[in-house]
Amino acid sequence: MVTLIKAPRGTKDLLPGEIEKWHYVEKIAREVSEIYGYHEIRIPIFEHTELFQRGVGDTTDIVQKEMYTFQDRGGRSITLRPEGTAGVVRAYLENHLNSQPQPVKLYYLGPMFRYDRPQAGRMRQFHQLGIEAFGSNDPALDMEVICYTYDFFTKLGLTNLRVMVNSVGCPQCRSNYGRALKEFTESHRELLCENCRDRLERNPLRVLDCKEESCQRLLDGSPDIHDYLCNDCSSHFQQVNEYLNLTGVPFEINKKLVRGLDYYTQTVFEVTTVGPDEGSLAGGGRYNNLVETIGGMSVPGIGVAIGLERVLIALENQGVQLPLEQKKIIYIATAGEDPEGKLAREAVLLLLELRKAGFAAEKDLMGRSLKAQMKFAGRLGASYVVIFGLEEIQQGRLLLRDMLKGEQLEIPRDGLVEYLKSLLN
RNA sequence: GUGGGUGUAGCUCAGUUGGAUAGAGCAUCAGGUUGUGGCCCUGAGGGUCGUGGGUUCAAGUCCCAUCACCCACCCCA
Repeated sequence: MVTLIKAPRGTKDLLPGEIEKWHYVEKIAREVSEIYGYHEIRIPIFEHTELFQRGVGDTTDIVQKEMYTFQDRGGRSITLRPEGTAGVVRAYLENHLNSQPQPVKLYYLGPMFRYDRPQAGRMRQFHQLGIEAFGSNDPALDMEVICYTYDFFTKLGLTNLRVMVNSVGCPQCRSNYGRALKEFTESHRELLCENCRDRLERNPLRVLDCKEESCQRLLDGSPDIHDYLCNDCSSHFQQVNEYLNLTGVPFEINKKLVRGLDYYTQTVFEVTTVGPDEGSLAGGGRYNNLVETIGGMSVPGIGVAIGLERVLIALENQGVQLPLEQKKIIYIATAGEDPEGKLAREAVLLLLELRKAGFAAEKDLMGRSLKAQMKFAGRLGASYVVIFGLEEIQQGRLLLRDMLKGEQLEIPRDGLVEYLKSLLN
């Protein structure tokens, strides 16, 4: 026997039974996006490696150790997208969307790839819903993106959400604050974890959300980033707060929220659940310099990425029953001997007729006995079974069995479609 | 990249101090006399015991290695 090839580590098949939930979540995603005025964009699943190096940032874990990078046959370095923003920014520039009325508001839905060790809620191929809005620095847009995220979750039925918001300022504020933070930790550097000592040099803000207890203890009484925001950043953040207060979204300000991607400026936010930990459900923020980094033109932007696997896990943990509806199935069964294949032909004709009329119809394809056909119809979850043999054909009638009630009645062959329509509407 | 746990049928698991053709339930398929599902009964198919080595007269069982999966850390969605 040939050895079985399995799906690569960190990937999995979504089978019937599970995929319906995805369809539902995707449906809500599209509905909410439409309500908020975001339009779908489909960008490539792979891009030039350099796009992510420049966009996501060379110092990030994503670029340093998590990218699926390979050479294509033309010798180009290609990377499977680890996130959506960089690609959307590229598409915005490449397609001159800056010449459209601003802001340009886009959403995407699809797989992302990161070379991580898989665990609960973390796959090498995972799926994100994301939105990006370009061309406006209005705090009301920050509010809108956060509100969109919260709305999406609540429409799905999630509760116990924690929405954390912060501002990391512009590069100027950040470098001032970074300096202050370095000074503050200078005297007890040895108390920081190894990782943080490194962070202090590369990206000082990241020290703030370190999970090491010793680091957190040291940070007690550390400088407040909000004291280092310039006037513009400070008032921007204040206005975001004011707008958010109008929305009813239960957010909290977390001064230590930093986020791992280099490109964020000013507003950053993250959504998690309060109870059992599925990891964060969504993260996002403003990136007023990213477009410039990628394309040389200064355009403000803001976005969010929502992890769909984690949303599904949270829904499961919270016992949310999704309203999955499935079409009622009509099964066609034949009874008795069929030496000339007449029953089989009649069954096919009926099948075609039912499907043409819009019903989900099935017939036996396994050459099963009537008993086995009934059993199969039961397993399919068929609502009705149409049964006939040669005798019924001759008399121009059929048996129609209601599988739920376990009752059946005789009806004229010609009236079947109309009768089923009256039953199912 | 680091640490922990688990690998026996499609699934969930038994398998004694090492001992003969490796079992059960569920699932699948077929039957339980003429043409009727769910319950019940009978039967069938399905396993290189993750893989490779070692110890032993004898390994599913003991030892080593390796791989895969799960979980956690880092980080993130």
